[in-house]
Amino acid sequence: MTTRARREREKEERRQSILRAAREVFFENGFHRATVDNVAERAEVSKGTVYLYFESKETILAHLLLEGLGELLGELEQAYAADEPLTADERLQRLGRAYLRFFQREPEYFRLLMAMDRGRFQDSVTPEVYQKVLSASLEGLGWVMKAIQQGIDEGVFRYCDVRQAASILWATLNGVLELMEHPLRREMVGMERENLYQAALETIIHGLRAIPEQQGGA
Amino acid sequence: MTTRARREREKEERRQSILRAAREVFFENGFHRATVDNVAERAEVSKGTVYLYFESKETILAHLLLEGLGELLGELEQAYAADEPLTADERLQRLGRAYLRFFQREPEYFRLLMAMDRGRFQDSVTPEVYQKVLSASLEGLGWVMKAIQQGIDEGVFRYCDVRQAASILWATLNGVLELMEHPLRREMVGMERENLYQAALETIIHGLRAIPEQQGGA
Amino acid sequence: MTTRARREREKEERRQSILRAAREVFFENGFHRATVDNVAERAEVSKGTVYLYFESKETILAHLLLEGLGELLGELEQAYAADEPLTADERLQRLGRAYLRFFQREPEYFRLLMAMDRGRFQDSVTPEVYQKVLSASLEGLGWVMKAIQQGIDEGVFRYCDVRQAASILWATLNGVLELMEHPLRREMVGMERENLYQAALETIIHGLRAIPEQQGGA
Amino acid sequence: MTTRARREREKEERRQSILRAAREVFFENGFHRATVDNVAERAEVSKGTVYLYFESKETILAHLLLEGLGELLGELEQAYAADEPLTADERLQRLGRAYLRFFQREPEYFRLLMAMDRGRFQDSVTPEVYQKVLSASLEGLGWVMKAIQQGIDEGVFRYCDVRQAASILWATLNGVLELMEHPLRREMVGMERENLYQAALETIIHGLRAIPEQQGGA
DNA sequence: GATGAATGAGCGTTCATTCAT
DNA sequence: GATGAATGAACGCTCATTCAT
Repeated sequence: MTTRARREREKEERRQSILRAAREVFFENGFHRATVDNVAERAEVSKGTVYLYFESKETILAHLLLEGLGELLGELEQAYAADEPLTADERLQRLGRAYLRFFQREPEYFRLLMAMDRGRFQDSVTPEVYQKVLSASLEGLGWVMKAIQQGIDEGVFRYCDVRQAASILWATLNGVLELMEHPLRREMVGMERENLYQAALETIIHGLRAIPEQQGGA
Repeated sequence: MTTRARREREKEERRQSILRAAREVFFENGFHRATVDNVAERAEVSKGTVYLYFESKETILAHLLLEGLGELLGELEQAYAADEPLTADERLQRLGRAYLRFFQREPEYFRLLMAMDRGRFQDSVTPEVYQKVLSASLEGLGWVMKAIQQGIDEGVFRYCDVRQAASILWATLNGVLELMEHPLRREMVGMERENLYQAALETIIHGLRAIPEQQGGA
Repeated sequence: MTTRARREREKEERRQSILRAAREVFFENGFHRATVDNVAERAEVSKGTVYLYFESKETILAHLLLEGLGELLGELEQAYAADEPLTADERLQRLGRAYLRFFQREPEYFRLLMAMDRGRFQDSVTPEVYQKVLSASLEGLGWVMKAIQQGIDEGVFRYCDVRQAASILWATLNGVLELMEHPLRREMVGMERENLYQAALETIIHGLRAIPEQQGGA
Repeated sequence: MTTRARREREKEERRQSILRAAREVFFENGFHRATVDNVAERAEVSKGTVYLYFESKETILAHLLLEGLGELLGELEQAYAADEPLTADERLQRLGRAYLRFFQREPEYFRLLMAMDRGRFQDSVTPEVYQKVLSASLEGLGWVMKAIQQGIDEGVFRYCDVRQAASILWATLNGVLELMEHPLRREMVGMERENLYQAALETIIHGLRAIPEQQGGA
């Protein structure tokens, strides 16, 4: 029956429209300042309808995050793989740049990811949804780990705990992005976000490198 | 006039007592959950009095942060200086460990520092106070820059933009601390905060090193 | 037409199934906490359908009550009648015990009956339905009246207004049941509900007795 | 200082005015239908002010109840004691009539007392307040117990568990009052509340009487 | 200077009921 | 007849801030 199909489609559209509205108001005011009323108003539905599609404010955030992470994941995957073969170094560079590009395009996702508060969020979201958010993050980390492993295998990176190294890279890039969020901190650092980001990426990669003189001997 | 002096002193004491109370309640319950009532009660003054000394809840936080940063700065200074002469590497290690120790001792400062960035903190605080917070950060950054400069001068670190390098180190350590705040992200990373922190610190320092064979080179 | 008959039957079945579902959810969660959604879900129909068969949540309750009263009435009738002839005293004892047994078996009916009196129940139900609930009560009262009348006729009860006496008995038993609903009032009274109930029943019956020496007169 | 005293007085007045407003709206709409907004509006204060004086809606109810019970208790005490010596029978009559008079004057207290829901209320009120409500009830029961004990001591009432007997009387009178709340049930019973009440009281007292012929022997 | 009573907008969430399909 | 998506008013409670005294 066409009716059923159309219904389904309309429902999905409505859901998307609520999500779109939520993205707008969460991005404009920050998650904490935004109210469910704002979201409903923006989506041009009643507040009750919002709760028909999402069980809580936090759940909306989670789905927004999930959506964003899905996108990011796709881009990381593309960055990792390439038509021609790539060195580990190149792969990390590409992954790092993809990460940066994503946050340049959707700078608010980062804030939202951070707003994903310690206690509160976890408690107010289905464990399943929470798990999804985390496993998406984990998948992202996975690409970085693969690239680092490749570097170790090829002898260009020194032997190390791969997960640890990937976590450090991740933490570093996050740290830079967050640091450079504040205009005044940016001023303090005295350079463009992109430049610091690139330099940080290179510093980490450099830090992962095998120490050449050991190869070249005394 | 002695009266005036005593007045001044009493005023300052009152102010400190409010600040002390605020630290306690903000640390115990987190900034968002704590109320101005809690602070007033703990300080044994009326709520109105709190507003006599601080223009808003956020301002109290800002002064707390300022105070905390002052402490941190002192510890960084001590870490930098030492009785015996230190290598650049050692200095960075000491600075990094001091930073970690500070947040281990006062883990809430970190959270508060982060809370500052969320909820429109900037808008609710005088530019002057905000400036102070930032210049304190800048001073902290200064110690790291000095150590890196020393390393470059002594030839153990490769030549680079010192401010940039210090910023990267700072961003990295922050990134690690924040990453490891989430219990489940911690689980994802699969190791202790302290270990990742130390590893990150070493990776950065390693990344700053001059490439040895160039010295041994032709 | 057979079709019409089947239609009728199906309609009645659906109605019953909604009523059955409502009993379950009202009993499980209490009337106030239960939602029409719960009822619909349990009955495996849509919420709209529930409103097709009953005009409001209160109406459902009214019909449930009616049903329950019907059951109770049957049990009172059985208690009244017996294979062997019974004294008035025995009949009242049996009626009283049947009443208790009913509420022990379906303690929620009592609560629901009481809930009926609170929240403006009267306003949200057709006078007709309300009338039915009341006339069922009246019928129950009838059995008690018959037993008391028998007692008077047989000279064991003193002459009195039969309806009045029955109402008193009814009020007393309700009063005990309601009193003993509150755990802490129960504690205050310091005995089991069943014991107080039985004692109240006996006190009333005792109170109805003819004063023997007047018959034996000096 | 007069200021302090006036402040205290004004505070108490405000508290009373909120209580008065609450009584009105709780009585008009029933506790469940009444909202804290209604109370605030009626008292001509802001909602926040209501919460300044009472910690929850239930607490307001509790204080209303306490107030009412206090009044009732005073009247029961007066009813019990009298200038001339009284028989046990007279005392019970007087207590019963005082109870009735109270609810005739403040018929809504009864509804409120009943609204004091099973679970909810207990959970949302300080144990201390709850205890007070209960101990007030207990005190009321005490007067009835004393009168019954007197009757037993004087040989006019048969020997029985005094607390039990008092509870039965209490339950009965409550049962009558509640029964006669509904106009239609009243119609069903076919007499005035006062008459049924009086008859019930006498029936219970009669039921407590010692059986005379046992005294008069065979 | 200090008090603390008063404010009132704001919040996330619920649910009986309606009505277009 | 049946559906179920949509509604929107309602609710108890909080708390940063103000201001008369």
